[in-house]
Order: sequence, then structure tokens, then C-alpha cells
Amino acid sequence: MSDSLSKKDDSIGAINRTNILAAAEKEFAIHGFKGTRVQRIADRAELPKTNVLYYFKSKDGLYLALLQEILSLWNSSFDNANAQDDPAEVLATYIADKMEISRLRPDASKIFALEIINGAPNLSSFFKDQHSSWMNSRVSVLRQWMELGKLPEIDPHYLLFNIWASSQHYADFSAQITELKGRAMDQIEFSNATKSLVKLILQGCGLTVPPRFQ
Amino acid sequence: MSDSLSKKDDSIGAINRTNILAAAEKEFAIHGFKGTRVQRIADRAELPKTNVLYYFKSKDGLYLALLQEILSLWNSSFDNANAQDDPAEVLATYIADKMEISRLRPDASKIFALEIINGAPNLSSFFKDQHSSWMNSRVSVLRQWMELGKLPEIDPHYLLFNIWASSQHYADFSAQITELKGRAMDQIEFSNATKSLVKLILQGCGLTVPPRFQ
DNA sequence: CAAAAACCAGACCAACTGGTCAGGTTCTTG
DNA sequence: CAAGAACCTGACCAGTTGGTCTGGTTTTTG
Repeated sequence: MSDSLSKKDDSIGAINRTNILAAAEKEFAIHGFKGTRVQRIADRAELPKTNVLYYFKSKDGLYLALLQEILSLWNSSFDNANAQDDPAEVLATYIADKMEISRLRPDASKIFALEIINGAPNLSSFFKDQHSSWMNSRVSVLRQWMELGKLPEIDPHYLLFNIWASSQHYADFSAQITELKGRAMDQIEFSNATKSLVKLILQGCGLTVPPRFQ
Repeated sequence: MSDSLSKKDDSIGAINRTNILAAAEKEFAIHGFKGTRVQRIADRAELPKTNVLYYFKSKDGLYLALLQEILSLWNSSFDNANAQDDPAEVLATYIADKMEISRLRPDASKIFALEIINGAPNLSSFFKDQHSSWMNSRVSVLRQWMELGKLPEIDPHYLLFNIWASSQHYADFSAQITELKGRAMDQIEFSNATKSLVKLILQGCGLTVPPRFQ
């Protein structure tokens, strides 16, 4: 309806949409898609249920809209790295980025993880293709680093899986971490965890940790 | 009713119970607790729904029974390690054990992960306490190793989290791995992944990889 | 062999849930 | 300021689902 750009207006509709998405993120993260009740989202957003369905045609529609927003978080500086870059610097930054998402958007991370665990039934084939080609291009860069002698031999897939799993873990399993440590992690602990993880992984594949990550 | 031991009799009831639990494991792993339909479990076990409710009082009861069985998988040789043992050997074995569970019981691993992601609403406080004290005692062993100079300084929690996250990852995210690699992982690939992970983590905390894991 | 225990299953139901509808009110705009 | 667009919401409904009830059949056991 409005000019194609700037959906970030302050119209009443835009505000409600934002509130509903925020409420939905929390509910879906806790209960999963099937376990989430539209009524609960409405309650959390302090709106009648009908109103939620007014803005998003259906529960599916709301979930998909949310998922799309979440996917945009998955971009990072590593996306544009190439053979000329320094592997230690690039990987350390990538790990730190991932940890930052886990800290700031744990619910988004959880939803993504749930989606993947369930076999990604709602991730469009477009995203899957995109993700697949992203993986291929990153593996290719890692291999070039190895050929150039900038990175010791290691299976690039397993390295990426490990980075992804370890950082994502802090978001997905925050409940367990809270349980095991007795309380939730604060920013300082996240910073320490990040340093620890950077050191573990970089040292693990024979790289030197850049000073600013020590 | 029968003698307190040996529930593993071959009575018709025992067989049905086993079948139902196996069917439930698959369904709960795919759809989560809320998303799973008792009818679907019954279909998979080739029994009428009423029969499932006959053996397990309710959906909750079935889920809890399954969860209890799954928890027993989480024991490992690491549980009994002490300061006299060799950290490289113990940790490598622990990682390999965890990877083996991911390979052989991915559904059980998924259910456990889902439970944790959702904040462990169904894990009894008994299990939580147990897990918490397990963690404390293992952290203590790791610290002793560091004091003895057998293991370089590293935060023990983060080390354990990393092992746990990386190995569990292969089960929980098998769908994504299948997508990214184009097909499911076979036993040889799991073996390579295990070696890769052992090397990454041990090298990451400054240990030498034992020969049989190379 | 009888009776009790264990097992089996169709019919049924109450509760819940996503979603619709119709009839409003408020806001925007020419 | 009129008219249309956007927004709001109580009442309602049809489909689904966990679970019960009742009346069986088969197996075990004293």
C-alpha cells in the first residue's frame, strides 16, 4: 500500500506488528510451533486474539514472518572472506559474532535450532539452497587457506559444524547452563566464554589467537 | 507383580511396551511433546490408540517413561575418572562415547535436546541435582589435572560445554547436516568426524591426541 | 478348570484451538 | 467533512485430540 520502502513507520499497525512478533518469538522459543497458542501470543502482546489474526493471516503466517526476520540474523562478516584474508582473524571474528547472537537473541537462536532439529519443515528450499551454497563457498575458502599453508589440514565441514554448534549451544541450552552454573550468564561471562571458545577452536586447528581475542 | 528383577521378560505386555516406547521415541523426536499425537504413536506401533493408553496411563506418562530410559544413556566412563587418570585418554574416550550416542540414538539425543531447549520442564529436580553434582565433580577433576600440570589452564565449564555441544550437534542437527552434505552420514564419516573432533578439542586445550584416536 | 488378572478395542466425549464473521470504532485523505 | 481505509473485537464454530467407558477375549494361576 504505502511507498515500497520504509515499513518502519510509527503507524499503529507497525507498532502492533512489532509487538506481536516479539511476543511470538518468546512463545515459539519456549513451546515450539505446535505447542504455541495464538491466545498466549495475544496475551503477551496485550491484544485480543482476533487482532493477532488480523495482522497475520494465520498462525503459520505469523511463524513464517518471524522466521524470515530471524534468518536475516544469520549473516556475518565471514560471508565475504576470501583467500587473501587472515584465517585466524576471520574465524575469531566469526566465532565472536555467533556468540553475540546467542547472547542478544537467544530466543531467535532457539527457534532456528528447533526448526533445524525438526528437519527444517518450514525453511523454504530457497533458504536451503542459499545455505548450501554458502557452505560450499566457505569450505572452498578454507581449502584455499590450507593450500596456501595459512591453515593446517582439517576437514572444513567439521570445523564449521564445531563453530556453529559450540556458539549456538550457549543460546539453545541456556536453561541447562543456568541450571548447572546456578544462574544465568552475564555479559562478562559471555565475553570470557567467547575468548575461551576462540582459543579452543583456533588452537585446535593450529592457529594463533589474535591479540584482541586474548 | 513379578519378581522385582528382570522386567525383560518376553510377555506380551513387555513386548508391546517396548514397541510403544520405540514408536514414541521417533514421534517425539520429530514433532516434540506437544506436536506428537498419541494416535500416530499407536499407528507406528501397529496398535489401537486405546492400547497405548492402556500400557501408559497418559501421554505424559509415556513421555516420562521414555525420558527416564533416555537419561540412562547419559552415563559414561568419564563419570569415574579421577586425578590419577590421563586427561587426553579420558577426554578422547568421552568425546568418542558421546559421538557414538549421537550415531546410534539420534532420536533419543534429539528428545533430550528439545527438553533442555524448552527449559527442562519435565526433568525432575532429582535429575537436575544429579546432573549438577556430576558437573561439579567433573570440573573438580579437570582442575586437579591443571594443578598437577597434566592439563593447561582452561575454564572447565567451557571445555565441557564445548564437548557436549559439538558431539550432541551431530545428532540434533542431522537434518541440516544431511542437507548441507547432500546425504546422511555413514559410519565411516562418523568415525572421521570423531577423530576430527577429538583432535580439535584436545589440541585446543594443549593435549596430545592418543594414537588410537588418530 | 474356574476365576482372576492381563490384555484388547470400538464408541464416545469434553476440552481446546485455530480461524471466521459480522458489526463496530478510529484514523486518514481528498 | 465525508468516505473509505485501517483497525478492533465479542460471539461463534468446526475439527482435533487426549482420555474414558464398557464389554469383551486371552492368558495366567491356584
